[in-house]
Amino acid sequence: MVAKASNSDAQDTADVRGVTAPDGSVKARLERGALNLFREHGVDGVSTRAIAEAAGVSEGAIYKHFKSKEVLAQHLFEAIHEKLYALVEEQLNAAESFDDGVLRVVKTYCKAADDDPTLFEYHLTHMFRFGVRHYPGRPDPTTLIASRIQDAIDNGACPPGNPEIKAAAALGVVLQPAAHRMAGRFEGTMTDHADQFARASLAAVKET
Amino acid sequence: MVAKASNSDAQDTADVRGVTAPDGSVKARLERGALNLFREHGVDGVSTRAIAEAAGVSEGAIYKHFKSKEVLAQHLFEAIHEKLYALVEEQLNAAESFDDGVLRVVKTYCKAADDDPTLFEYHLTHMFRFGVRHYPGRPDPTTLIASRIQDAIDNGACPPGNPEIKAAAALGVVLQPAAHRMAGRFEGTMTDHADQFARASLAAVKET
DNA sequence: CGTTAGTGAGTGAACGCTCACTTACTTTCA
DNA sequence: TGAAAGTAAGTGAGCGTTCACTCACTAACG
Repeated sequence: MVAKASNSDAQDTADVRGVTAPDGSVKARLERGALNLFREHGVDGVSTRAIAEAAGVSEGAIYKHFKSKEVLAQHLFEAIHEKLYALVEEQLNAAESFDDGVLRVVKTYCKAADDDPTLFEYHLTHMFRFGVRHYPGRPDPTTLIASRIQDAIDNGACPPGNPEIKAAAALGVVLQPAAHRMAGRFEGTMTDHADQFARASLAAVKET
Repeated sequence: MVAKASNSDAQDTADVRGVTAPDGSVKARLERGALNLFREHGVDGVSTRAIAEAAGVSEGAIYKHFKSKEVLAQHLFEAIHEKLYALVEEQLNAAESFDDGVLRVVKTYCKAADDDPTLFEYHLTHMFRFGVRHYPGRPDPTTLIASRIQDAIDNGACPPGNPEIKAAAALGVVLQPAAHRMAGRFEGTMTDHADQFARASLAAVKET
């Protein structure tokens, strides 16, 4: 899951790898085409004809790769969801302290938003459609973050409180600005402000 | 726009008044029925036949009150949007200091979420569909908050920085937990945690 | 020659919306 | 005062359109 980084020309698109099929394949073109359309018009605002056209294939080709339009949309959401989980887990394991963990997770979200804005925006705007249900065993970044906050509370690295609320508040500090940036409310990349967000996130975790 | 409050039995539902038509009317039943369905299934997941059935009227009745299903959905979103704007403005004007203003706004959002969860959830989940475009003159709570943050920066009550980012981070501290609560990630009302959110929001504003 | 990927016309269902009509109430005026 | 005319709300069958999805077919390939 971690970027190989041995290939010299695989630098800035590292986060996208593993989320979509190999470039150029019909499946990858369907995924990218659908993603672009879903992001702009929402899943329900996009027809299978439009997806096929965007991918440069016939409508029937969709059904050689995905059982339904809904499954395609879910697959795209799950892909970014699981990728984020893996990235967050990697950074949390590499963290030297609780505060360092918060900084790393915030930077991870900022980088993900900057690296593939379309993918991130789709994830953000469709959280309520696909992300609401959380059941045990599902790789959910928020649950992971909450459990690490619980550990920090036990260790005394974080003041006591409801870890789910702390996790939500900390994430909100990053995700709401990400949404506002997508709406054109401010300029610059998310990473430009990562340190601010990290400080604010940390404060939010400790105050809630 | 502000509640008249002369009527003694208009206490805890005050926030809802003015958002929908008078109770019992066909228009009010259409708005409530549509709102409940839109919240649960999304605007595109609800048919005009279903709305009519929920309101206990015929399908044609919808079009005596609203030009289209889309207009009905927009109307519902705008109603809560403008109501929130009015409430936020009222609290900001009553605030004795910048810190007090943050506390009041956070409490306002918490109360709105608690008083009419359906309305608030619809607002939250459809922000990306209706709330993305912000143009001058539109009553937008976020823009109002950002402008007050700018004032505070000018007065020295708040450290310098981009007010749009500060506003987004502060709102995120409240809205993300609100979304997580709706997803069933924690118990209790939003107001139960309003003081925590206020402290965290204030910290987020000052750290970004 | 069997398998797999891709085609695209076709299908039934569901959709948003319309419209001729009924009903209930208000206004007009001899 | 009371019949006639006008108005607005509500009805529900039905319209044209679009939709997701299917399937008989072809092309490419080992």
